[in-house]
This record gives sequence, C-alpha cells and structure tokens, in this order.
Amino acid sequence: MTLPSYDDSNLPTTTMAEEVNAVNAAIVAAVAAGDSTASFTTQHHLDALRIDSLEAIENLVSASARLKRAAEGDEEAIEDSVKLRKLQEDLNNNTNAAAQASGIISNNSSLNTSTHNSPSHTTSVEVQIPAVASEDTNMDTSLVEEATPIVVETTIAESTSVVVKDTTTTDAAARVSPAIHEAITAAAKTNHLSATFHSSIMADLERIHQVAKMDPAQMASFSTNPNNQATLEQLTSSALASALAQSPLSVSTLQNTLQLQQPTPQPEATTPTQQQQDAAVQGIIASIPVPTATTTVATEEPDAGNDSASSQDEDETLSGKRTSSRNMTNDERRQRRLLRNRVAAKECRKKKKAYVNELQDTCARLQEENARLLRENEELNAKITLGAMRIDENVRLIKEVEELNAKLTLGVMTAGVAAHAHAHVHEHDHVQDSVGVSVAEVSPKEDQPAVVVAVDETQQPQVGAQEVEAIATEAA
DNA sequence: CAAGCGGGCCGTCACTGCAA
DNA sequence: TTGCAGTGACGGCCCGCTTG
Repeated sequence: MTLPSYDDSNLPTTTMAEEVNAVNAAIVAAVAAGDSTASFTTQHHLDALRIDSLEAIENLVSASARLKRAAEGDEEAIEDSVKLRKLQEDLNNNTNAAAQASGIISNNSSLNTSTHNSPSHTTSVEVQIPAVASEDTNMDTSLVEEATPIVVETTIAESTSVVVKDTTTTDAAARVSPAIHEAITAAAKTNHLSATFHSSIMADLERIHQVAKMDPAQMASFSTNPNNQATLEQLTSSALASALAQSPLSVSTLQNTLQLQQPTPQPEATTPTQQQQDAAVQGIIASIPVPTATTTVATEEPDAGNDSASSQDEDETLSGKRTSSRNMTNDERRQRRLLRNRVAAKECRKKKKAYVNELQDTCARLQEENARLLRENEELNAKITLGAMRIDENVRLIKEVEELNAKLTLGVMTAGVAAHAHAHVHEHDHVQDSVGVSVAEVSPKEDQPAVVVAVDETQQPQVGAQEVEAIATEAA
C-alpha cells in the first residue's frame, strides 16, 4: 500500500514532543523541588502544556483507533494514518529541542533543591518506554526503535522521604494540578514515577474521551481497565515513546512498572458494561497490527505463547505475504487462523449490522413515503369527486336553464300568437304559420331581459287557439 | 431475591468462492 | 493446490428485564 501525499496544513503546530517533555519536566521539577517554589514559576504554563499534550495524545489515539480501517484500505483512514505518521515525524524532529528545554527545567530544579537546607541525596531512576511500531504497517519503521533506558539523576531532599508531602505544606505542589500532584506523590513513594505519570495521563484520557464522547464504549475501557494499560500505552505512547526515550527526564522501565501497577486498584474499574468493554478492547487489540520492533510491549493475545512470531506473521499476512506460514507449526497456524477469523467475524458482524441498519432506515423511509403518497392519493380522489359533483350540477343546471328558456320562449311566442288570433280569428291558419318563425325576440316585461331562443320549426306544437291563450297567460 | 427468558456479543467451526 | 476472506451456524457468556 502506497501512502498518498497529503496536506499537512491541518497538523498541530506545537509538536507533541515539546508538550510531552514539558509535562515530564514539570513532574521532575516537582519531584526535585520538594518544598521549594522557585522551580514552579512556570507551573501554570506547564499545566497548560500538559492539557495540550493530552489533547495531542487524544488525537493520536483517535488516529490510531482508525488505523485498522487503514489496513483495510479505507482511504479516509489512510489519510489519518498519514497524518499520524507526520505527527510522529514532527515528534522525532523536535525531540531534541524539547529535551533541551526539559533539561533546563530539570537543572533549575536541581539548583533550586540544592539550596535546600536539608541534606540531599541523588536518586537514580530510569524509564524505558517501549517503542511502539507504527500501527500502519506501511509506516516508516525507522521511527520504531528499541526502548533505551534513560537514567536521570534527580536531586531529592533527603529529609523528605515523600518529596511532595501534601498540598498544604508545599506551595509548589499546591500549584500543581491535582492529577500531577497525585502522580508525583505516588512516584516519590515508589520511584515508579513514569508509571504513575502514565496512569495519570490515562485517567485524563478517560476524562477527555468522556467529555469528547468519542466512542466511549471502547475508550473508557482503555483508561479504566488495568488489563488494557499496555494496549493504551500502545495507542498513546507511540509518540510518547520517541519523546521520552530520547528525553533526559525519565524514570524506571515503564513496561515493568506498568506490570507492577497491574494490581493497582481502580475504584471505578467495574462498570456494568465492563465485560463488554473489555471484550471490545480485546477486539481492537486483536485487530491492531502488533508492533514488530518492540520486545517490551505485551500483547493481549491469549494463549499466544509466541507473540513475536505471531505478530510478524500477522504483519506479513496483512501485507499479503503467505510464505511465512510454511515455517509455522500446526498450532501456530491454528492460532493465526483463529485470530484472523476472529477479526473477520467482527468485520462480518459489523458489516451485517450496518446492512440491517440500512435496511431498517430504508424501510422506515419507504413507509413514510408510502403514507405520504396515500394521503396525496386521497386528496386527489376527493378533488376528483368534488369536480364530478360540480360537473353533474352544472349539467343539471344547464338543462334546467334550457328547459326554462324553452318554456319561456314557447310561452311568449304563443302569447303573441294568441293576441294575433284574437284579432284575426278567421286567419287562424295563418297564425299557425307565423308561429313557426325561426327566431322570436320577446320581452314579456319591460324590466326583464330579452331572451333569444332558437325554436325548431319542426318541433312546434300544434296548438289550438285556446291552448295558446292558456299558455300565454301562464307565461305572463 | 432468585430463576427464567430474551437479546447482544463473541469465539469457533465449517464451508464456499476467489486468487496466486 | 494452497491460502485467505467472507459468512452462516452453533454454543457460551453476560446483561437487563420480568415474574413468582
């Protein structure tokens, strides 16, 4: 799969390395400062950077969560993966500057604590952030490096067995955000600073995801379930790894501390849907390509027993290679087949569900359209019925008018004939002839309009003089 | 409050079709 | 021929709701 070119104008201008290292520097400064406040002059800024870094991590998580689709050829997800790659490249390029800045802060912290009245000792702690391979199988694997343990010497006031005692006695600590404060406190007690820092980030990630409502069913489980911390680290520390591994501000092996931290009680870890969330996480874990260059990231694959081999095989499988299976045992083939079938079943169900939802939407839409058409049909039928009724009425009225006109005409004409008959009784036959005029124009009364009636000569009744007079009287 | 029931999700198996 | 993706079927597990 060839990564397309992309426009990086939308990428964050502040590199994640700067942010992460600034946060890390804040923690180290907090540890080193003890009750000194001098090193926290920029604490507010660091807190802000910490939030920014969490947002950047969130973006990374969001991008990582869609890498599975990228592996499936989704173009949109491919663009996301490209952006993620760009993020990592920026991270790598800016790590040195960030490390220098962090080093300055760290040195300041040491200087500040050196002025402390109490004798001090040096605590050496190291962190080994497991390098995580880029989730996109086609990403530049040069970014994936073996985790390098970085040892940093942090001067801690010897009189304070717990560096940050509490917020009431330490101004500096009081100005640290609560999450960092807790992390620092725990770190001071256990020297597992990176682990607590990491858990703090995870807690904040949970908060961020809950606020952002980004796929809460899966993301919440990431940050609440201790069994998924390694996976969360996979998602979040792909950038953290590069930054912190090159940073002089690190503490003990993160992987080891994470493992040590596994039994750490999490009060809200058991939610009603925890099992389903864990299952969903398992599914995501199974579907995310396993890093190839790391030896410290423990996958969630159950009963794998050979994570390295299966991971390589899966990567090769995803890239279309088939030859690797020849060297596998039957059990390995089975495990790989089960894994792939598991993923395929997920995709199939997802597809099926989408299809069913689409069918339901289509059904609802068609029902609505059908109801609309039925209403329209009823309205048209009503209009047609009303129109037909009006036509019948019109026809009836027309006929009635014709009949009335015919009667009127006939009456008027006969009245004229009667008058003429009175005058010329003996000319009765002539009168009858004169009735048969084609057109008669009659005005029975002065205020009535003249009525013009066509009279068919052939249908003129043959009436007598008395009948004509009676009709004329009636018409008058 | 426990048992029953239905729904949803998941892992696995078996099978088919396709492509190298 | 072989490997793989896709999918139906099956069983198990969990959760929420109902019922006696």
